[in-house]
Amino acid sequence: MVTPRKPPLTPDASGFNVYARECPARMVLDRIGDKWALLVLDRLRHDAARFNAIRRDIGGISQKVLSQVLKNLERDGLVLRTVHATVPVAVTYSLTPLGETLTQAAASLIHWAESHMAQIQHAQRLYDDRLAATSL
Amino acid sequence: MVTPRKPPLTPDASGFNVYARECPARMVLDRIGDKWALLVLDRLRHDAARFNAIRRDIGGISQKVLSQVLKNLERDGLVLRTVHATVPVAVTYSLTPLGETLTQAAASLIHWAESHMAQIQHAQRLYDDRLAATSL
DNA sequence: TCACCTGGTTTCATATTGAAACCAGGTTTC
DNA sequence: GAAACCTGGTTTCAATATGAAACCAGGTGA
Repeated sequence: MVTPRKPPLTPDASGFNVYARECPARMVLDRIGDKWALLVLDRLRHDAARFNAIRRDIGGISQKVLSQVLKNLERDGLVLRTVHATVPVAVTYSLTPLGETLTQAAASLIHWAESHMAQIQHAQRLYDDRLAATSL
Repeated sequence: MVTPRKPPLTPDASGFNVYARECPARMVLDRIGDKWALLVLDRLRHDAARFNAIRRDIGGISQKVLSQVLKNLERDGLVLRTVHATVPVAVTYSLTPLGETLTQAAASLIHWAESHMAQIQHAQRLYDDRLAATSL
């Protein structure tokens, strides 16, 4: 039986609860429940990449934010930062085994947006038209 | 065969690409790739709820942010706002069929944080210790 | 030498957030 | 019947986060 969770949610078996603001799990959610982090995780899903390659692939991400996101993901053990002892040095980022356990969910979320755009845009038009109508 | 996607990512079959900053799909990701939106979607997964009930269940969310998130989700067609013609009026929020297609992915992400906390905290300790060691 | 890569950090102006106050109703308590 | 407390929000304002750009040390190639 799949455990049904009805909020206010009971904690996880190990006692963690994202619904509680002070819970460590919530703090992790603060970092992974973020568009940039999700895009980075998805970008690393198939191959490791260098800092500037990631930056070029993810349109609109700034160096500062990418740097912060990568540091956070590294600290949480999701991403591995490797400095290659070449000349000149190259820095690559890759997923850890732990990070790989998250990418499926991350990719699903990202992918969902792309595959449901028709319905979303339809809803947006209805909403905007209805709003314009009521304000007249 | 699962289509492997190697970034810089080719657009979706319908032409949408979250990796492109100006793509409508990216703008949707801006809204759903957000911890508050994910928590709200998860909260509504099992039953509809009133504004203040959602607010109480999601620790730390402000009225302002909840109001904004719900408006965005409603405009994108994920959440339905219903004003019940009772006295006094009650306002409930529930998932639309479109919203239900997203909740599995949202729940997976949220749930992941809770169920992997031991490994995450272990990684954090390693990272922090290593950082403290190098700065000495 | 000049220009341009690498992987970042710093600066600063602007946009977002969060806490709190406020609001118009309605209800319950005493 | 008035004080206090629900409802579902909006407004205000200070603090925080973000983004664009400059800057940096080091290396490469022309």
